Amino acid sequence: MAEPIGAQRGTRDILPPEIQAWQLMEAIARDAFSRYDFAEIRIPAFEATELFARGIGGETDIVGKEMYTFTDRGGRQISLRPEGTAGVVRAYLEHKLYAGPLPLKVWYQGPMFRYERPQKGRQRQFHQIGVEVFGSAEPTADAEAIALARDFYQGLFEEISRRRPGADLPELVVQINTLGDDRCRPAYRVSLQEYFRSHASGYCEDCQRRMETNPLRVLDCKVPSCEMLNGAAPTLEPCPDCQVHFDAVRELLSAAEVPFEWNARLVRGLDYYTRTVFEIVPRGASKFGQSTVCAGGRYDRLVSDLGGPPTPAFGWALGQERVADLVLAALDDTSATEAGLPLAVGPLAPEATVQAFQLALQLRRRGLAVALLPQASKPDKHLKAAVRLGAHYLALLGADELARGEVTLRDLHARQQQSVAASAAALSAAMAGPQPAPAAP
RNA sequence: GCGAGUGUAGCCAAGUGGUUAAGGCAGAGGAUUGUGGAUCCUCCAUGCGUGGGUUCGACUCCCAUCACUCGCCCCA
Repeated sequence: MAEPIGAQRGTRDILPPEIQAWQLMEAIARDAFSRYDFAEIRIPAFEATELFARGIGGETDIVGKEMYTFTDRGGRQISLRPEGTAGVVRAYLEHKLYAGPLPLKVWYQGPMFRYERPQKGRQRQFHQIGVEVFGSAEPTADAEAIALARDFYQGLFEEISRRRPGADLPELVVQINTLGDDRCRPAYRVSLQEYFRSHASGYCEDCQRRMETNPLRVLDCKVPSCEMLNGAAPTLEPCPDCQVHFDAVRELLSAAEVPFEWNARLVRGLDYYTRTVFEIVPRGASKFGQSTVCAGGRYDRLVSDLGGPPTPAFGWALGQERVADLVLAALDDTSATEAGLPLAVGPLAPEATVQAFQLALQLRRRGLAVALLPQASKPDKHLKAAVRLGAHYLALLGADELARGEVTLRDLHARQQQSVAASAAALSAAMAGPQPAPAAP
């Protein structure tokens, strides 16, 4: 026998019991998007490597060492997308969507790829849901998008609680910060670097490297000694415009009743962010593990950096695996399925299989969900099977029934059964308002 | 890329140098000629991730390798 081939490292199959968590989150996300007037966009899973290098930043780890990059048969440099924003911006420019009504608000969902060591909350192929807003520099765009993310989680958690009262759900915290813009960030970078260099010996090795390559990231270090030094690090002095913008975003969030915390040390790993950045994290879990459950911010330079007209923009993304973990933990892994199967149909004798098959299909064509027990078997086997499938009714079709042109319709909940004419219409009617007869011996 | 842990059946596992690799769950068949998750009986690893080595003898000790898990880096 040939060796079976397993899934590739960092990839996984999402099997039927788990998929309900995904369908739930996607349904609730779609609902939130439509209420916030975001349209779906679908873009390719691979792009020119150059797009990501220019968009995300050539110095970032994502581009430097985590991309799935290859040369295709035509000699093109191709990369599997490590995130969604660059591709959406590319589509925005390619189809000249900036010529249409602005702001343009879109959302996407799909697989992303990063060559990393897999661990909790991180896969090589993972899935994101994200949004982008193009063409609005207004603080309302920031606040609207953040409120959307929070409403999504609010709605998701409400639905989980409805399905499983008392479900164990984490408290989610919105953290926001401003990174300034071209006018105020360079000076901040310099003053940060000066501070770090003068305290360099107290920082961990990674931070000593980061303070030269990406000083803002030092603020995000979780090493206790670094955190202590960071407490005294200079904070951004926003230019007047950035200050006004940040104040307005916070005011709007308050007006929207979105609780948030200002975290002056919050930074992001991608180069393109300006002004507002935010993260949603479960309270108490932010110190360890991959717990961030939504992150994004404003990127006012990216569109022009990628060759488009100057276009302010805002976006975020959430990792679906991380959300699915939350959902499944809250539902406690029990497949808390909604409304089970209405009917199973099973032949009791080989000569009844065609009729049973036909009946099942006729009922399905009438709009009923029906499980067909494929092989003729004894009643007790069918009963067991039907119960296991979660069926409400079981229609049994054997030699006796065949002779009379009837089926035995058993109500598995009431443990009662009756004879019904062997037609889809009669069965539907009997299930809609059955007149139960006493159970057979 | 670095560090740690774990690999025995579909799942959970006992076994820590000695003969035939416990047990439970799930599954299959039967007791039961057409009526429910019960009970009882039977079946279900020529093999302990893979490849070497040590030994009279290896699931057990050693080395390598692979996979998974967790952490670091980084990120959703």
